[in-house]
Amino acid sequence: METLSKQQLRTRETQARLLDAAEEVFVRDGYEGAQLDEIAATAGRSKGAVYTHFKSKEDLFLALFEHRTRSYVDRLIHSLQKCSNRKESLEAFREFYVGLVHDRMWPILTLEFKLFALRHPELKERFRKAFEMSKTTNENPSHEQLFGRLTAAEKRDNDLALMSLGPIVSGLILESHFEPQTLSEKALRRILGLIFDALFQGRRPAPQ
Amino acid sequence: METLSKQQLRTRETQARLLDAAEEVFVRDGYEGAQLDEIAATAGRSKGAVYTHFKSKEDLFLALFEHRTRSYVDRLIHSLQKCSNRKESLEAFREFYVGLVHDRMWPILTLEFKLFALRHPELKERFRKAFEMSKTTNENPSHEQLFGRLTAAEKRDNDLALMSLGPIVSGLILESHFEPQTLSEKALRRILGLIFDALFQGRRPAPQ
Amino acid sequence: METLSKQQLRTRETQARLLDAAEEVFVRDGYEGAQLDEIAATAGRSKGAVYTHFKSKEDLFLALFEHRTRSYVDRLIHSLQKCSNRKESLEAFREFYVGLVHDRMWPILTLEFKLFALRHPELKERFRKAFEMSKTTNENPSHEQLFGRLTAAEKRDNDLALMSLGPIVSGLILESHFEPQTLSEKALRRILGLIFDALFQGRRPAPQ
Amino acid sequence: METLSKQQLRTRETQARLLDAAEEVFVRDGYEGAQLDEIAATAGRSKGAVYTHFKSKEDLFLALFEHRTRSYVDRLIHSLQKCSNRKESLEAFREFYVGLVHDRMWPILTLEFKLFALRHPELKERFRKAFEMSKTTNENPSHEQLFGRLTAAEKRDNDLALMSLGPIVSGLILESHFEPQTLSEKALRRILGLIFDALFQGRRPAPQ
DNA sequence: GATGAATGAGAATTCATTCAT
DNA sequence: CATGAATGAATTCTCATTCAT
Repeated sequence: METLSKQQLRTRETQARLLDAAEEVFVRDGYEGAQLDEIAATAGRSKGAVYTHFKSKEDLFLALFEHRTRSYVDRLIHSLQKCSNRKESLEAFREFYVGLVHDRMWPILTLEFKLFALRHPELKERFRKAFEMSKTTNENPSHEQLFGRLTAAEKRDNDLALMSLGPIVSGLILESHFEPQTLSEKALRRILGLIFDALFQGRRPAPQ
Repeated sequence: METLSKQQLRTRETQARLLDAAEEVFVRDGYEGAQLDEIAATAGRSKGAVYTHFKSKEDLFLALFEHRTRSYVDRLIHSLQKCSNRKESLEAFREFYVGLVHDRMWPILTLEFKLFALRHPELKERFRKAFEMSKTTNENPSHEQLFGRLTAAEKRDNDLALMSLGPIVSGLILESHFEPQTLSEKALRRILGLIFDALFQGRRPAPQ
Repeated sequence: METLSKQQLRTRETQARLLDAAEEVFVRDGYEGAQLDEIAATAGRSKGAVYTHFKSKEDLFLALFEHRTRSYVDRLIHSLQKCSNRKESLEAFREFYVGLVHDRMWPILTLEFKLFALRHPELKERFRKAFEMSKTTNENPSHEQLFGRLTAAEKRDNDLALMSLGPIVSGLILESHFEPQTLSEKALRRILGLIFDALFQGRRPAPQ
Repeated sequence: METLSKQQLRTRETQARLLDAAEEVFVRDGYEGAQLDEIAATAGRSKGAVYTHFKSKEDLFLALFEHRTRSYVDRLIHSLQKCSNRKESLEAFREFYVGLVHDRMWPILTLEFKLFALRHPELKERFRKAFEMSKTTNENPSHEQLFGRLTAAEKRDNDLALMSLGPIVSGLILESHFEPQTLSEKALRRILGLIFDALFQGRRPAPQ
């Protein structure tokens, strides 16, 4: 399909390395605390290389968020596509959210990102796009597949619930860093399952 | 009772002003983004005054967190003390958490704070003290008053739930800044209520 | 003679304490490195008290230098007055310089002071006065007593030698802090004696 | 031999400029009084460039001292190597010390440096290395060449004398700034010669 | 006289960004 | 594409000095 020259391969490689390094450093140190120097070094490149691929620190941060969002969305879509009925779909959806707790980086990055967004209203437009992306899935193709046809009120409740899951995961993951014993991955999965079921009550009658 | 000299009064006044200003600016701009200059100006004082009362930016941030934590803890204790039976206590407790959504600053500050804590392991000890403070209430005097005598397993579940409420509120409040329509205060109260009840299931049979 | 009120006594006491503290701190930390706060604390007073007695940090530094200079000059004059002939006088004079090595503070303060003077030409006038004070002794009343009547050329050589002794002591004392074994007080006395004799050659025929 | 890229050349150039500028400013204003800003400007570079080459103001100061020490040591070694007998060597050594008075900067920098060292015991190790460097010459290869085989006592006297010369020069140079007429370069050379001869008495019988 | 809260100019240092190589 | 020297705006923190008590 794609035939890439050596140059292009190197470019891809460098970008991927930079994004991975950026994730690591941004999560560890926060947006402000992260130094491009260190991201570059972690990626085995020099500071200048960052600027070959990204316009600025901000741009790198946004690109990272977009990239990771896309990954997660793709993963969700993929797993929903394998489902053949509503029950399976809902189960897959549930598992997707509950499974988020396995990634210690992404939910923290999400928090960091939203705090950043809060403080950079001038970038609102670009944020909206990224945020839309993640909602698209929930709403458009799969909404009906997941929840059937809903009344307006039910629809509103559903949206509310959908919007809440991510932030809840993020809050819990952050807290789990301070209480790793009590908030173990297992415990988090259980609590998230409980919450999921509470938010989509009627739609999952059979107990876990 | 307390007779304060003018000096002392001025000191108190300044500290209170600085804490208020710090809250405003730290929440708005984040820890790193906040400038002492601006905090001082917001408080109607000069940069130097901050250093008369706090050792550093970091110290101010910690002091602020401790101070606000104490306030919330006091408020909770106070409202629990007015309850005469378990049902009332649990209701008061529920209302406390659900009511947290009214404060747009504190949950954000909490997130900011925990991200900060994550990145400053050298301050672990001081953080622990502040975190302990908030847990004390949940655990010590009122735990039995609230939930009755529990088996070990129930106790564990309870702790898990207690630990989760704060972070969930924080996550939701943050998200609400991006979806103010859908995640209105009212909607948040409803969703939090649902979650509270799910986490303390058996213990609140009667619908709100 | 002098009858001092309690106020006046306190004033004297405070000034003396401040000067002692200043000497300690200025020598230890240098002019720029010294903090008024610490000088005040060392004197058992508060920062503000310094300003009651001295116009500024600079003024305190100058006052200290003048005060110590006066002390040394008085001491030298006093010891010269007890001499009844030229030989005794010269011996006393020699002992005065050689004896300077006993004071670890004063020669360092002198260096600090002259470096300061070098960098504050605007204070030249006040410095000159202090410097004059120390030279006065050498030149005016005692010069003849010490060295007899000299030719113009001898006079010039003498002045040169007189001017050199202090700085030599200072240089050596400073160095002795890094080589306390080799440059012991005893060793310094010996070397200074040698130098003194070399500089006032003819005038001290008998070997040490 | 050495082929340097333009980058490397620029680096060398910048470092040399910075060291020269640092010497000028540190001597003129003292360590504390010197501003990096001004050093950079004097070197025709920006503040930031200083930090590309030196870790801190302190580091620049130390590097400068080390660099200049090395220069002087090299110069002395070089001039000793040209001597073919003890008399010549001693004469060259004497001329080296007497000749120090020609440099108005270095002796002052030395004083500044030792005062700094006195006040930064935490850097003792690095200082020791620099100080060792200057002593190496005196002691190792040339000691015997210069002074012949000495008894232990003579050796001790010699070391004492060697250690004293530098500080004496520094003290005198400093003083000469206040008495430029009397302490002219010529006068200083004479007095230093006198002192040198007194300290290495027997070893230089013939008058200059 | 003495205190210490407040001021605010001043300085070192950091770090995103640029650009010649 | 990648490098890293250089830039310079930005920011925390220090500390001499003032002044109300």
